[in-house]
Amino acid sequence: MEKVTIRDIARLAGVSKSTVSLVINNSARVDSATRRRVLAVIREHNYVPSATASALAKGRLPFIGMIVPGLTWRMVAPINFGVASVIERTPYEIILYTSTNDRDYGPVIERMLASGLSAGVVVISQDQAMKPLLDLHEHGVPVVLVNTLGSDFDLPSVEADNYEGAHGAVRHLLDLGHRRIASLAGPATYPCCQDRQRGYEDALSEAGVPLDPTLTPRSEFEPPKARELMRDLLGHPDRPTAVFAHNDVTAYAAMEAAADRGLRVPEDLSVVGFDDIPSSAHVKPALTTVSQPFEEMGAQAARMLLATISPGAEGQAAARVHLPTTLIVRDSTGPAPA
Amino acid sequence: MEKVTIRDIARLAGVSKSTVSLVINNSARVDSATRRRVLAVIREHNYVPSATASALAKGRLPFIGMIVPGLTWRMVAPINFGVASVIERTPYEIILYTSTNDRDYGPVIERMLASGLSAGVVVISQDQAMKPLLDLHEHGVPVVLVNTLGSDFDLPSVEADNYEGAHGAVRHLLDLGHRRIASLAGPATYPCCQDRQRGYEDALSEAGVPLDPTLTPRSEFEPPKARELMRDLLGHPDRPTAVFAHNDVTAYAAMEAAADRGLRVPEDLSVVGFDDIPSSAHVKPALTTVSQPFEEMGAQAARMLLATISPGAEGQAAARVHLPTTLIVRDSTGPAPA
DNA sequence: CTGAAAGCGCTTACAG
DNA sequence: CTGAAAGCGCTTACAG
Repeated sequence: MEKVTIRDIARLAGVSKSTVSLVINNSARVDSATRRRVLAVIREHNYVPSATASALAKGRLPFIGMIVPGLTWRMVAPINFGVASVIERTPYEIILYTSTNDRDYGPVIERMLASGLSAGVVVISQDQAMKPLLDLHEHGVPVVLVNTLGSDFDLPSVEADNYEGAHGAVRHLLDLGHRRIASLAGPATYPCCQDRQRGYEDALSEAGVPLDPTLTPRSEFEPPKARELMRDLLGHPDRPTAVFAHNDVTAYAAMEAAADRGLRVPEDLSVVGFDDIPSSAHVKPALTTVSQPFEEMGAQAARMLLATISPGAEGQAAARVHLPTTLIVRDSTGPAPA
Repeated sequence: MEKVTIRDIARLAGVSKSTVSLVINNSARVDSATRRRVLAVIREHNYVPSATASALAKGRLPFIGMIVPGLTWRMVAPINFGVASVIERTPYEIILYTSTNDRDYGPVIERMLASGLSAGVVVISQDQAMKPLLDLHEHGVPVVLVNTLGSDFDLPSVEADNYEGAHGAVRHLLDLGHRRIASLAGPATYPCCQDRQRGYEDALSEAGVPLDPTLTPRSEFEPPKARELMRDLLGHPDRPTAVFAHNDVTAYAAMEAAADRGLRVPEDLSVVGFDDIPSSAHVKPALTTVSQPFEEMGAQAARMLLATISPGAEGQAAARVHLPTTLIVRDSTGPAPA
């Protein structure tokens, strides 16, 4: 099967290459009869313009990059999907890059720069050095971050409203009558965790519950550590009757700690998580948790990127967008014990 | 920042564009002093050859497509990752396409064909019409399938060894003393389910346990239906003491059915699943299940694709590769009740 | 409304 | 070992 080119179509339709090109690109200045004729020939011969040739001629790249973290992360699927759903309505294609936990963004960025293929990139962010990303940005490749964990940067980003999410979760616990509420926190350096912690503290304060620093152990999101910290906490005579875990996996650890102490969830200890990863509907008891709008976050990031790379829109401000969360009440929370 | 091209480098290094090109492409026939000089200039000016220009000139596309299904599928992340891990060691980039459950492959394939960008494509397969994929293949775009669900096709594919996996799972149950073992089967039209069912039957026969057709209800992988079927089965006086579920989600349903009947897992009913999706380590009791080597499956598919699109290798046979599974014994299986 | 021509940034025979 | 030239398949002023 010979490759059919614009020259073939031109010849077959009895017009010039220029005209065929104008038709392909929907230029208004083509006679409608001519256009129909050209389109007919195009269809008849299954002609497909070469994307590389047109990219070269136009000087515009039809690709946006997407950097996704490795296996560990349960939320990447829906974020991916959100990004894809908006990109697939545009002429852009997504080039997929993966970054693993154990290495720096460096190599991926190098590769992106080396191929020079991406008009922009959305990165599903991980706890890695942001520096290479800034380099990218400065090399003229706009980047937008999703679900930012890093802190020290000035890049557009979209994330869940961590403060409101946490606030609502703790409010839920307070409404159930809990007063001794622990906060099983993530790394203090993560802005998302800072926000979640503020949400926790403000909700407590607003309810007139005094803050007790011993009720905020930091597990750094390490399940074994979380389990141990929680087990300690549950050993105290004045133990908490509820815990707000800063992510679901940590919440699982809290439930295990309760089991270690022979405590029942939710009768003796209420547990609420954050993220709503898929397994949280399956654990026993099913986890009450704050659901992040991952798919919408991906879609929003894609939209922001498109807005900055579309011709005309120069150097937008580095907006940080916060999307609302939803509290999913399941079986791991209940009334405070009498 | 002006875009630096091969012409700039040539001028700066005092050589011709041809020579620069030869250096870039690691041709042997360049004087080593010249090569060093050129490389120095390249580095100094941060020169990056335009991928589109070189693709155009070479007539070879540096992309391989990857079609992944929508949100529903827990195994796509590791498969993705396996594909990416091998592709990232090649000059190819991955273009990501998504297909959702509720629609046909048709539109994605059209898009791929329209962009004409992919030198080949690996598709993480779903229960969809295979026809468009065959079209793709016939349009000269090689495709390899991962984790095939469809049946009626003749495309290279890689999947887990479903027969051996099932056989081993049932063998495990037999070793624990079980004789009344149910098989909670998926759709009879899926080749993977046929293989799993054969593995189940052969293991039983080999142990001299007569087959009882009533012990193989078909749930079509619908959890509510699986739960109901299982509940019925557990209502019989001669109820099974173990069940081999054809996937993990169905296994969860079986555990719920046991709970519905006031039966304990594993004391009264042993449950083994298939897939080992992430949540299976978290459910209570943790699920014994057959782990599929998803990452390796992705890697293998990528290798097969590369082999067929690499220059020279024409029209390989449509191989079907089966990769070994691993039985993960956790807490949902135990000795048969006395 | 349409065509001839130059150009996008590389690569690849072909000479030398 | 190196260079001049033609070509990959499009697009885009520029004329007409």
